[in-house]
Amino acid sequence: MAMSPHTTSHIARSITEAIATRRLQPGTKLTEQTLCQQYGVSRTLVRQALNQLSRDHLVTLIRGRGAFVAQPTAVEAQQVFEVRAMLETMIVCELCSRITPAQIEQLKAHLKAEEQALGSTDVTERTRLLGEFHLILANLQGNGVLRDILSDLLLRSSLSALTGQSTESASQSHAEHVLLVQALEQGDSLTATGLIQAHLQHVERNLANGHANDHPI
Amino acid sequence: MAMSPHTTSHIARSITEAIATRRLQPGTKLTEQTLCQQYGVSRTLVRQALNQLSRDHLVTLIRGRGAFVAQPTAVEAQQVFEVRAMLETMIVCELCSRITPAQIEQLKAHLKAEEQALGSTDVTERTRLLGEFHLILANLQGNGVLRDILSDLLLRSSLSALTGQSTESASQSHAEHVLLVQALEQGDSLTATGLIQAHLQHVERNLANGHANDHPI
DNA sequence: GTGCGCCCGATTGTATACAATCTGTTTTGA
DNA sequence: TCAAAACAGATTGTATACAATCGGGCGCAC
Repeated sequence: MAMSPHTTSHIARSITEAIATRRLQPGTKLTEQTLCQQYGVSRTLVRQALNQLSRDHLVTLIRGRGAFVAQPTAVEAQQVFEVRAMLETMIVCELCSRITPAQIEQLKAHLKAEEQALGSTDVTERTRLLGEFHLILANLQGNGVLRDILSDLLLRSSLSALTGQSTESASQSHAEHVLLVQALEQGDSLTATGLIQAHLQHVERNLANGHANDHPI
Repeated sequence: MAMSPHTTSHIARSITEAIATRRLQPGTKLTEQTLCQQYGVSRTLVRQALNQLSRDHLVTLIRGRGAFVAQPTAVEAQQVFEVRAMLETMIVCELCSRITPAQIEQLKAHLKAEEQALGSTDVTERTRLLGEFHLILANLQGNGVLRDILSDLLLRSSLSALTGQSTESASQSHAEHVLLVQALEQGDSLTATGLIQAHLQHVERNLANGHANDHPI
């Protein structure tokens, strides 16, 4: 588990991934000493990483108590999805008039990967791919600032998901991704924006449900 | 200059304000030792603050070299404004159908403050008020996540402004704010969204101009 | 038996000490 | 004279030491 290069950001990424893949569940206490041993570094670097994660809203720092994996409230989760809807609607809208055939191919390649993951038992990989789809859209739009913000929001979305998992909703997400790419290919901005908004609503609704699911898409 | 409570965030806020008000110009080296003396704390807290600012894109950390006030490229500045346009357009659009008379009054009170500041010689206060207008809009919309993101983008906008100042463009900004509030009051979403987009374009254009101005609105 | 208060171990918060790296200058050799 | 290497000072990166704070458990009083 001990690594060397650029340690602070490495630790932060490692914990981020653990949170995104639900190995670390919301509310978990992150004791500094424990992390020090796990990563083989001093508390200085661990604290730097925790501070970074705190600014990403993935970790909550309580003065004198320590660091905990964030537990977003229902309101905050809803707000995250509202902002995502705003930004992704705009992205999709712009892409409709700008997207190139090569970019369409890139999306289709990703859809193929999603489809494969749906069949496999690797829930983590499936979840990752379904989320990455949205990042690809942001990347295609070309605005780095926007991509970074959306990347943050995606991670926070995954935090809002409760435990459990539903293969059903995962395949629904994939199906909606397919439809969206079709609309993009046809340059049908009205359909595309409607689809992305409906898609995000579905995901949000699945998260809100008590039984919930695991894919933060 | 030495303060006590919640030292890290206090230092970060203090530096943030210095950057926003252009007391610290882009590219300025922020030497840790110097800040330690200014705030009367050890390097630990100063470094925490610099890390926070780095995540806000207000400070650039170069390994082994130190911290510098960020110098956004023209591309980055343009991207920041593009995202602002997306979010603020959505905010204004929603406000048109939701805004209450009390909220209209709050906006008008702010406009009055802007008008006073236009006459005074306090450029800093004028700049602050013109920027705050946009934050008030975000607050009225009610989404805290959105407000935080926009707050970040506003600060980054102010960083993109080059040196110099223009009373003229400040008064133009104010005039556009007035028109926007009128459209909001009438619930005219088409006019309102058009106005906010034009307004942001004007501000961006002013920043892009070589002589530029000082108000990051 | 229960509630309040105090004490102790553990954990975090801050400061300092030490190691590594960079910049600018000087020196040395061709 | 110029260039390149090496040294010196300063600055940052990391680790450790010390101080403050929190939570839990025990004991005491009621």
